[in-house]
Order: sequence, then structure tokens, then C-alpha cells
Amino acid sequence: MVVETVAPPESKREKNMAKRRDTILREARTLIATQGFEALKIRELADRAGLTVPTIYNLIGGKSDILAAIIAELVDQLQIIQAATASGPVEASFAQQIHDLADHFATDEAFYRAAFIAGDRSGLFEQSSPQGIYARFVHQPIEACRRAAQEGLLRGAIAPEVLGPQIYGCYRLARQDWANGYFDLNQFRAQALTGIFLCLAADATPAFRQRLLAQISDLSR
Amino acid sequence: MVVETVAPPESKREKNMAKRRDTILREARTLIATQGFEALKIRELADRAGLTVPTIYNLIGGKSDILAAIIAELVDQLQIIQAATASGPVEASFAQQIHDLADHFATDEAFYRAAFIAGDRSGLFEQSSPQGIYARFVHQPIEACRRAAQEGLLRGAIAPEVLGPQIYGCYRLARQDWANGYFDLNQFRAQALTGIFLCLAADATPAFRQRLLAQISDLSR
DNA sequence: CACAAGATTTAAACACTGTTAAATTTTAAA
DNA sequence: TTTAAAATTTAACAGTGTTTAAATCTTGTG
Repeated sequence: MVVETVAPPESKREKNMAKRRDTILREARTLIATQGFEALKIRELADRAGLTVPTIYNLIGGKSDILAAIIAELVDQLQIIQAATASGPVEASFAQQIHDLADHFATDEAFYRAAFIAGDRSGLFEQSSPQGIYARFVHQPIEACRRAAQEGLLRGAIAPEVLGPQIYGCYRLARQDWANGYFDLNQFRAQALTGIFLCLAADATPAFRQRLLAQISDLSR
Repeated sequence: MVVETVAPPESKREKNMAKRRDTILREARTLIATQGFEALKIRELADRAGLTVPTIYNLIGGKSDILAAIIAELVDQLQIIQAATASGPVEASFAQQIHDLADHFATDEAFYRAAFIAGDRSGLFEQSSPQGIYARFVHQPIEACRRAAQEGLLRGAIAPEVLGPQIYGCYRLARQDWANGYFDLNQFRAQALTGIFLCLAADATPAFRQRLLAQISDLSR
């Protein structure tokens, strides 16, 4: 798919199409947010967007294409949050990131839950492709571990390539459990951070470890 | 639903029904194993079982009932494996359990992958119910942590109620990633055990921690 | 043994999906 | 304005899970 970025002609027709495309995706989002991922039905979507089914197929495509478009947006937002890493102690920047994510999810909790489930079902988060979403996101915790080792917080007895994915896994599991409705956003925060701090503590130098254990205790209260 | 356990009359009719029920479930399993979870279609299943669609509804029920029956069996098997805990050092019994599970999954990998995905989708693994599957299974790692603390392997700075669920989470995430086809059974073993050992190491006394870190190194080679 | 009552199985349809072919309308250019 | 291309619609197709009402079979009894 070629994405047009320079000097869009923006004829009346094309502007109209773009507007309709946006309408479709917006309605799809609200539909998912209000009634869940399974409730996204093409006819219903067409009704709400004020047009007919084949138009959707023409403008965007089938169901999977609609979901892909929505999830692509989601991934962009996540990447922005992840890129805005606070400088400071490792555990603080992890904590900030989890809180930023939770705050973001809270702005439209039902939608984000459904979107993550849809992403999982679409196999969008697979781990084998080096250019995939997973590879792009797991990179950061690995680097954070490397930095923490250089700063003397971690001993380095566990390779960053081992510790990083485990930390990312703690976040993923908490996110999934939240998305599946097993617990709420507050528990997501606590669960993710407990896991992350636990992973760090496994390789932490004594002082850092003390700090982490204290934080873990705080989280479970 | 009342389960009849004592002195089943076993009339000709009832024996026949039981046999057909078994046939249905067996065919459903092979269908899932050979073509995946999405390929379980009622008509196809009826054809393979040599009967018609409404009979399935009469004998077992709809699609969700069929899946529930299959998953109930799966859960029973898992519980048997979990119950057969080797005595010995904590990390060894965790390792044995993960290997037992992996070996069990290997006997019909496609089926177990599909079954776990179906279980997840059915919301069968939810965590709020104290009688639920999750609560039943998370109990064991919690107890294992408590024992390890008594034996002096863990310091006890992290409550078993915190550490246990994290350990169970490592297993769940690895299982999910395997079930979703993100990696194979060998990586499942490595991923689950790395996570578990990492969690233990966070609260381990020095000697035990050394042992765990050595095992983690072995796993990533 | 015959037979009626009751449970079981079947054929056929229903309601609802995602998707697409062909006809119609709208748009931009000649 | 005429005309050809593009976008939209009408209407259908093919495939789901599920259910209704009729036919069939099993069972205990006269």
C-alpha cells in the first residue's frame, strides 16, 4: 500500500472519501467501546455511518482491515507514550510509563480493552518478526536494563536480553488480564509494577534491591 | 447440572446416548487438533460423528457447551499434573512441573494450543471467583513460596500471596504465547522457567539465588 | 406379543454473519 | 453539454449457530 504524503490533490471527491473514511473509523471505535469487540458488525457500522455496506468495503475494506486501521492508531499512541521516557532512576521511569499507560487507557477504558483483545486475536503482536510490533516495543526495557547495569543498579548477572523481555512480559500479562476483564486499571498498575520490580530485584545490587522491595510492599497494600 | 455418579441405570438408550456423546467430543477434539479452534463447525462435527445437528444440541448443547466439555477435561488433566508435585528443592519441583506440562502438551500440541485459546476466549480463566479455575491453580505456587520461606530458601521479604501469583503469571504468559503460536514448546519451557526462577531470585537468600541465576543462564543458552 | 406413551432423532427452516456482482448514480474531464 | 471513469447502492450469495415441528425409535405395559 502506497501512502500519499506530498501535496494531496484533495479534489471534492477525495475530500469526501477521506471524511467518510474517518466517519467509518470513528463509528467503529464508538461501537467497539460501547458494545465490545464482538459487536462490530458491518451492517450496523454502515447504518451508523450513514452509508451502505459495500461502500465500507470500497473505502476501507473488510472487517479485518477496519480492525487493523484502528489498531494501527492504537500502536502509534502506545509508541508515543513509550518514547516519552522520564530520565531518572530505572524503577521510576518504568513506574511512570505504567502510570502513563493506565491514564491513557482510562480515557476510554472500554475501547482500549476491546482494541487490545482485537489486536491479540489478529495475531498482531507476534514475536518472530524483527520488524513486528513486539520487537519494536521489547527493545526499550532491554535498553533500560543495560543502562541500569551501567549505572551500577543491576549486577549484570542476568543478561539484558533475558531480563528485558521478562519485564515486558509482566506488562503484557497485566495488560491482557485487564483487557480480558479479570481486573480493573488499578490492579493493572499494581500487577504490572509488582512484576517489573520483582524482575529488577532478581539482579539488583543490595541498596537498589531494598528500594524495590519497599515499593513492592507499598503496591500490595 | 446434576452429575449422576451412583448406580447408573444404563438402559440401552442411555448407553447409546453416552456413546454418542463420547463420539461427538472425540470428533470435536480431532477437528480442533487438525484444523484449529475456528474450524469447529456444528455441521461438520455432525457429519463426522455420523449424526445430525439437532442431536448434538440434544446430547451436549451448543458450541459453547461443546467447548466447555472439552476444556473441563483439559482442566482435569492439568490438575492431575499439578497435583503430582515432586518433593525436593522448590526450583526443582517447579522445573519438573513445567516439563511435565510441556511433555503433556507435546502429545497433541495442536489440540492443546487450540484448547487453551478456546478457554481464554470463553473467559474460563477469570480471576475474581474464589472457586474458579484460576484460584484453584494459583494456590499451589503460593504454598510453594511459603514452604520455601520456611526452609530458608526465600527471605520472606515478599509475601507468598504476592510472589505466588507472579510465578503463576510467568507460566500463564509463556503458555499463552505458545498457544498463540508466538513460539514453540521448547521456548515455552525456557520462557516459563526463566520467569519463575527470576521471581524466586528476587526474594532468595544468597546461596539459593546463586543456584537460580546459574539455572537462568543455562536456560538462555 | 402388540402397542401406546414418551423420548430421541431428523428434515427443514430461521436469523444473522461477512462478502461480492451488477446496476445506478455521481463526479471530473473533453 | 457530453462522456467516460469512479463511487455508491440494490440485491443477492455463501456460510455460520440455532430452533421448530414432524417422523422415528425405545421402552414399559395390557
